[in-house]
Amino acid sequence: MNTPLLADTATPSFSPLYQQIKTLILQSLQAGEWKPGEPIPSEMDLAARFRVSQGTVRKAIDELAAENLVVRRQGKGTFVATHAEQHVQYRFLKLVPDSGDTATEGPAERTIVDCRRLRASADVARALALRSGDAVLQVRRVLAYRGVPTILEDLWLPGLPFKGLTAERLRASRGPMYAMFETEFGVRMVRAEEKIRAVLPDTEQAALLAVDAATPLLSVERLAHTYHDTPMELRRGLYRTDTHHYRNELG
Amino acid sequence: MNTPLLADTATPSFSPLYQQIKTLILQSLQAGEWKPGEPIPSEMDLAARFRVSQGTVRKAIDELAAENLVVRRQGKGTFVATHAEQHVQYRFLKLVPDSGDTATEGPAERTIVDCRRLRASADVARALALRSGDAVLQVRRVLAYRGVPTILEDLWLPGLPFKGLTAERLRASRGPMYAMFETEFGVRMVRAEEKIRAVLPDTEQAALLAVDAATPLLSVERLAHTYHDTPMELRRGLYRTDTHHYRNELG
DNA sequence: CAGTGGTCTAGACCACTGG
DNA sequence: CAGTGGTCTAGACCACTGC
Repeated sequence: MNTPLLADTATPSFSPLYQQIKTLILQSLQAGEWKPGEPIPSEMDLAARFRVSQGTVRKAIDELAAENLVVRRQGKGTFVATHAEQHVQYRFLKLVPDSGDTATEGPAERTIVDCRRLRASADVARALALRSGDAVLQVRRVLAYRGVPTILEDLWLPGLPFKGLTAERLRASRGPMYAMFETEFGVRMVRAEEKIRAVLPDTEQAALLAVDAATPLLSVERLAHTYHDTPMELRRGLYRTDTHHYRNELG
Repeated sequence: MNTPLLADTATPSFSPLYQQIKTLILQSLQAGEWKPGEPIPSEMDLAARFRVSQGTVRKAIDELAAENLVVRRQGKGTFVATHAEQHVQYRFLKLVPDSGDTATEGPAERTIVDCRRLRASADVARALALRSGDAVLQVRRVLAYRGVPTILEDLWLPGLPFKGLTAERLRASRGPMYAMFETEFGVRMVRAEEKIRAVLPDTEQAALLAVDAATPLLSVERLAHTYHDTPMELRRGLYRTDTHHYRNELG
């Protein structure tokens, strides 16, 4: 029963069974066989489908759950993870108020400053694995807490997957931007990496954040990926850190 | 066989067997029954000792490995994790050169600027769970790469566990500071959390980092814990981010 | 109640390490 | 070769959810 299930594909031929199962489930997720928020088949069903024991499916799903691609709920089932209906509003945003009291602060007030189509610069093209000159969407927005502008974000999206995205639709959408990307464009952000620096704002940035040009700000450059490590969004945030800080856990 | 093993302790009485096993192993780690770098007993041995199946021990160790408390090596055994002999030199340091080429950069040149005993300020006492006025050690050092001072660190340690630590011993030790804490003081740092801000240096800090007072720097305030979430070190780093950046992965 | 994920077991075999 | 962790199975039972 240990003959590779994927012998006919380009898979490196020999890996544990549960890894192969994991890959198969991942392909179904990626292909949209089950939509975000929906349940995937039960462990027994999957075991039957792949002709392996429940324990093997279990280990595959364990890893997917550890990578936040899937959420287990005892007694109910296993569900495709989603950026919506997730108790943590912004899963990738690590900026928290100094008080630590993220509850009383309330949701961020969002303002779309700009949204335009343009051709990718060399930098943006490289980050998003496009060719220089390909169409990209550029968005600039401000997030404010209790009326205080705190975050200025510039973000770049590849033009093709996000065809039809406009400032109107951004303004119209409720909830996290990544949730809208899922429902409207079928793009699910799965993983991201950030490069953080301390910088000074230019005059326009300073004005949008209501600080003077000598105020040091956190520059957070994020590259977000969808399945298969495909880069899908480049985002550069400027964070005010006089009332908030970037919180990180080291294991 | 599902009667709680820890019925006579203050444990909340009902948790899965493997959680109880995990707790027991953790207690042995904490008590120093096996030292950092040494192997713990084999899964079979532990299964026999605790009168459970190998699979149950396995799940317990899996979690300890996921928390980096222990390292599995196939064919050899399971070893107590250590900050020394770990291919990653500084496990908690997330600052990397912009080139990404951490290899060619070489090890940091370390300079102990200051090391003194004093009484804990209110802030330090709160962070380290001491009483205000208790003895603490304060250390200031600079890390340079290729001769360029890049990191200025102030750190505070509780006086009792680190009795006998002096500038001499700091200067004499090779390798990561956390490795020396293990071998010399039996204190193993297990977990940490960081609060990151953008700040401007005061004149002394600017001088030590060879930058002018208008250069924005990354302020990284780290609280490091040993077993049982006991805070053991407060560290405040000032990072130059003109040639390096703080790198973070978001899952 | 049936169906789900969660725990536990016992035993078989594989893959890797070192003497 | 014996000993270690790693995989896989089959089956039992538990804990939680919802009808």
